[in-house]
Amino acid sequence: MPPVRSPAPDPVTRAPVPLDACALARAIDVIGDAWTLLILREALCGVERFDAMQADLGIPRSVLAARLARMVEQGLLERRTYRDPGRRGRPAYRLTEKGRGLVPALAALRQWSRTHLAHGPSLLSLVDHDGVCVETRLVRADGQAVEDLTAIRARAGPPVG
Amino acid sequence: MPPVRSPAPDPVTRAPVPLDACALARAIDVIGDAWTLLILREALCGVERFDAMQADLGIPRSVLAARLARMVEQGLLERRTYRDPGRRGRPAYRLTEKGRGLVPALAALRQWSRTHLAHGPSLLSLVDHDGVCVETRLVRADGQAVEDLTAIRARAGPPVG
DNA sequence: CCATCTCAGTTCGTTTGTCGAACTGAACGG
DNA sequence: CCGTTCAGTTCGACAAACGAACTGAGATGG
Repeated sequence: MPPVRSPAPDPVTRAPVPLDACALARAIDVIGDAWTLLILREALCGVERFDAMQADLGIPRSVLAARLARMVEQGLLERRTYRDPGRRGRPAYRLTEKGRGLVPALAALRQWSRTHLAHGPSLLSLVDHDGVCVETRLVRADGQAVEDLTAIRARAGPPVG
Repeated sequence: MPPVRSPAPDPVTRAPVPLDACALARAIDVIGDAWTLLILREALCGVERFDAMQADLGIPRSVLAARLARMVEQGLLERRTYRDPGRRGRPAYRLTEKGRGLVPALAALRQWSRTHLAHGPSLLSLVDHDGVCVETRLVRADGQAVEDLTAIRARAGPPVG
């Protein structure tokens, strides 16, 4: 049978939780910026060099320098020095474990784009080590898959049962 | 046994896919903005009114008006007219199905924040209709759970096997 | 030794967007 | 009428983004 459409989610006059007590808000503070997200995309593609990112994204060099510095400071990227044989040592920006932790969010975003934006091709996939595509699933704490997104709501209170 | 740490993901000189052929990039174009994401948070909390959002977020009224208009235009929110008994009719902004489709991405972001940002409380949860918390899982196309994020990589080519 | 190439940043003037406080205007109640 | 409520708009000060040109360090070659 089709999932029961929840009734009217009753409106609320104000949000139940201030921004500084909200994990989601703190995450938005870090990644709530188009260039930052696009740089993460570059890093996921294995692009590590300043000039390559600049050319791929068409980002102003000054902005890229600022973003990279901030992302290193925040621990999303690490700046190591890479040396091509017979070439000068150059900085290489790599995803840290913390940066890689954003993969599920990026995967979910990509899926959303494919189902709800749909225009244009989608030539980039996120794959596991052996080339198998990965995707996100929304599940309840009890393990059941969530089938009806309209029932989802944000509520005050730390994760309980 | 512990997951095998993948070797060095070989660096790449340039991204394999241009921005306009990338679903992720198109999504970033829509939600790659801190205010937009915070407004989605408000909507998920059930906040529908201009003044309430403005007060919750501390966003400049001019910016809020512009963002709401854009989000309605993009189909993330719908602007219906709500009338309190004995009060004037006022616009109410509600998540559309398209907007709700972003819940998995927001859930993933929140999870990331809790595991990698960690400072401060996290008083907001995403719950199903009966109050059970929801979260995202990263799985492979073959259904297997992904245990090692370091193995994930972005690759050219539409989703295959 | 000097010129040249490569590539990661910086500098700087212009343009665009954000900020925030004040204002507008439409609907209701008294 | 007049005051209140609330969704926007207006506007000046400020900050950030933009983009083109420049700097500087290390490697190569004549």
